[in-house]
Amino acid sequence: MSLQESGEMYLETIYVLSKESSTVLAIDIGNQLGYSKPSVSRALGLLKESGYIEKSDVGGIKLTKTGEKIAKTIYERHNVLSTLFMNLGVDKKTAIEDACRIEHYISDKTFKAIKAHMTKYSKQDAK
Amino acid sequence: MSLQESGEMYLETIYVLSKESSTVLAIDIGNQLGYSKPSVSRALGLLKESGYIEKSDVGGIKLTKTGEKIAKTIYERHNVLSTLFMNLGVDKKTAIEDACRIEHYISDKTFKAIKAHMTKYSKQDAK
DNA sequence: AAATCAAGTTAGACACTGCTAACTGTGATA
DNA sequence: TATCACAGTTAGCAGTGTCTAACTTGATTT
Repeated sequence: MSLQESGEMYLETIYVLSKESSTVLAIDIGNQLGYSKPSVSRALGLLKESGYIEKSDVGGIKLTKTGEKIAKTIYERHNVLSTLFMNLGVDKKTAIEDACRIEHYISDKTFKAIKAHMTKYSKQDAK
Repeated sequence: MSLQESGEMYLETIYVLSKESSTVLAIDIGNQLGYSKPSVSRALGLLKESGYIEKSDVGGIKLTKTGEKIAKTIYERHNVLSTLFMNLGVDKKTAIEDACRIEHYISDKTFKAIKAHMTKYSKQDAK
């Protein structure tokens, strides 16, 4: 089963929360994403079944290698895209909202092309 | 009810088919999108209920003002985004696939910013 | 120890959007 | 005229992903 937007958002959120705190709880994920506890519980169950996360005894949630790889990919896209949009003059809120959706739908090829262009563009700009 | 990706794709497809033929049939839409007849039938029923399309006696499907406005918006995004991606060096197939998804998730603000940048960029490029 | 609180799960519902199977209705054809 | 082909619909199913209500469980508090 390939991940959809929803699953990717969970992984990304776990990744971001992991950087802020050593223990990530389901409830924190729910608060972050604005989802109810049962929704999170179910989603995490599916992610665990599919091998993207692990639950430690204490309740803490960890990304597996596979899960972390995906999370990092999405997170990078998020950062690059939101930065790009802001560079183009889009307000921060909108830029982040757009990045948050598009990050799940852009292909690797296109993302790399955009990133390459950004680098070039920012160099021209900074010159 | 605000439209989702699916509904927008139907409207866009109807719009494109309308430009090629005076009468658009449900079956044509299904063939275009790769969906079964019942899927199309149901989707069109919902789009009609929501006032985005009308069905004439003969079976032809027409966009309403509202529907056409949305279809045109999505169609423009599709063209601009796929062109942009190809300009950045992405192969045509990938560019179109990406545009086809992203066109439903990008905000108007961000799209306008991208378009403005493209214009500027293509001028620099053409100099 | 009993009550309370917080985290998580289970059960059941609903919306969306696809599917197949089977039916209807209409127009062309043998 | 009888049959056939094809567009469209109805009925019912499946998967995803959300929700509320109610339960379990473990820790804290009184």
